[in-house]
Amino acid sequence: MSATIKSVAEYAGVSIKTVSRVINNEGTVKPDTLAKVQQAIDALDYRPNKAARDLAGRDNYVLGYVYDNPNAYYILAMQNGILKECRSNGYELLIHPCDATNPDIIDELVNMVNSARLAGLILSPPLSEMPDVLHAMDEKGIQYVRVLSGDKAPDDKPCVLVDDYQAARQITGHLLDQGHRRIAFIAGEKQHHSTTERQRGFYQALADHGIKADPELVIDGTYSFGTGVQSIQQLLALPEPPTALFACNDEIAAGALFGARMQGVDVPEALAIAGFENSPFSTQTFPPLTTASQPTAQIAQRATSSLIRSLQARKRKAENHTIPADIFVPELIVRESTSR
Amino acid sequence: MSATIKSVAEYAGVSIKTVSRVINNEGTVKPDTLAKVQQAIDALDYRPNKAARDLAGRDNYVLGYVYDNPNAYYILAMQNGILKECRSNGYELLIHPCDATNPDIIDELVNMVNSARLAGLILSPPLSEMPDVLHAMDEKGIQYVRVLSGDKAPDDKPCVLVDDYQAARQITGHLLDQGHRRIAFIAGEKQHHSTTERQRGFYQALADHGIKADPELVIDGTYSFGTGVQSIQQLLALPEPPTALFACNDEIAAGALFGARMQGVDVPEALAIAGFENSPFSTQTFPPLTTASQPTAQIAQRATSSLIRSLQARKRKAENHTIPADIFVPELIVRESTSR
DNA sequence: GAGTAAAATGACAGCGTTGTCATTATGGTG
DNA sequence: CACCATAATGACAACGCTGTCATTTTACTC
Repeated sequence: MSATIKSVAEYAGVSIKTVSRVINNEGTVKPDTLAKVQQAIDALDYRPNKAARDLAGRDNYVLGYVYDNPNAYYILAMQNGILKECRSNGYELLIHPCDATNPDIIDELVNMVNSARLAGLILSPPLSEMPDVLHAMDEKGIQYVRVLSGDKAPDDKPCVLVDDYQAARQITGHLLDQGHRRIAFIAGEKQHHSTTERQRGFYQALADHGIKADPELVIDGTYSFGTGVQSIQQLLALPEPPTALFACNDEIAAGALFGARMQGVDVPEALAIAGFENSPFSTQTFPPLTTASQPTAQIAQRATSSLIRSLQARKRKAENHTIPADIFVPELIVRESTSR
Repeated sequence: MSATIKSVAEYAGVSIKTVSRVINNEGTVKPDTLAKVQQAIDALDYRPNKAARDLAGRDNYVLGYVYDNPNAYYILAMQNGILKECRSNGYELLIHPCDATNPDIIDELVNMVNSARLAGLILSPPLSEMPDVLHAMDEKGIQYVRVLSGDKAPDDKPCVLVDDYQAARQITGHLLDQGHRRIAFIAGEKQHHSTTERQRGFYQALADHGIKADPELVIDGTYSFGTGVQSIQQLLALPEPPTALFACNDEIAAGALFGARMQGVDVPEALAIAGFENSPFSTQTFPPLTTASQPTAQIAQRATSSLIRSLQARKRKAENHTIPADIFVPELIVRESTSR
């Protein structure tokens, strides 16, 4: 059997409560007592029993990750990052796949949080961008951290920002630097802020170069291969087709690449294509895609760490403990699909 | 606050122990007592507190899913299936990504199972096929269920089989039916049984038609896009190149497709290509790939259900409660990449 | 060095459940 | 109908921890 708080206390010659104070970092333990206890913990390879902790304490050590996102790579990267941070802080993770378009989604989430007695929630897009969901969580007093697209935090709740705007501006800038002037844009779902932010960055980059975007070159779609195939056909049929394309993600870009090649349009000679996300996709096309890389696992880790710190702050009743939002700017990765 | 076993007992007019018996399906409760308790449970929307259960009982209600597999779609599908079954049985799931090539993998797993006090483990390839890992789990008395490639169970421990052999035979048969006689095969990692089983099926189908496989047409590789690209170049350079290809998975097939098109070889006219897995990949190539579809989520669900049943059987000390292995045969999906 | 406030530590109940064992109800027998 | 075996139920401790509050130790003051 594994060590319990009692055996650690005996070994260290203190009361169990003192051990409890040590493992909870309560900070009211004398340095040498602390050292003794730490030593006992190490010697006995003691790990707090989560069930007992959950039962006795008023808080739980379980976080939840709720997702609804068709992109398996993204989800898995998020999950791995969250898991890593959870492990190093003694938290557990409950995974909850769901369907954001389900009208009962809010009930479902509230129910889930209650029945699993979660300490906090990690929300990624699109859930992190649904005001109804956030509002319901606020109302129920459920703590959460959001990962979302933007360059400044919308409020003082913990969040991690991904600056899609800046990255999109860089990608478009790269296309402009290559001499392109007629640049097309294919958007993903408008409900995703990432779409609107990337589009904003696209427009801004054009404006930086004194170019007015041609509305014909901007197409709405979804984050799918099919959108890429269809949109590029439409674009290439234009009297004055674009010489470059910025697709809202790699999947669209891959579709566009395929569509272009099917029509005998050479990439990158006749048409440069850039994607976004640095998904495995982007290296498995011919030619490989220029894209922007977001360190998803790292983002997830940071988000989780913010949530945990905020949880602990609340536990210690520390008021005004606002955690500054982290901002990640996806990094431009230039590959052959945009080389001259 | 949510209902406890005590409030249910009071509401139903019985002792808490009787309620405990009901929620644990112990079967020694009179029908009308059971009905009363059930009604109380429903009325109060009672859900057992997992922490208390774990603490009081000798068993835990947490399963673990350990994975090491680069295929995000597969992992996520597995995970979703497991989760679904866990939820409907009141179990929780602990996710543990790991690296099967790590020499300390066994220590890592044993450690993980101990410190998380898991009830059982769900193992998918390649971990489910590593004798060392299985042996260590057996030694530690850790229950597990395996998902593995094969057509009969290697022992009487719970497992779910995926009959890659049969499916590969069907795919190859389909190619033969189209009149192909020179059919190439590109293998994945030999450590994965799925590779050897698929290869076995390939050979058998040829043998069924009285064809001897040409060793030149069989290439070893890994489950990757790159393998596909390289292998097809090698194959097409042969004095007598194949007219059809069966790739061990869709990723290889996609790579081969690309390689072929780059050399100006038309698919399916000059070369038919079939993959395996029915990954999103397979619909996003041009032309879409013929493949075999395995209902991964369903497989995972069945595996989880086997594990849970076996856990409960052991709890009731039911000897000889062997659960018959489920067998899934992936289904042939014919798309344009093999049409005449 | 006595007196006091603050810091450090400890004793003990209680969290919601299950396991053990005792008790009570039930049904079958002669 | 008394008697017994067995089925059904209940009382209560225990699981390993945290919260509350009491007690002890420390540090500082005059």
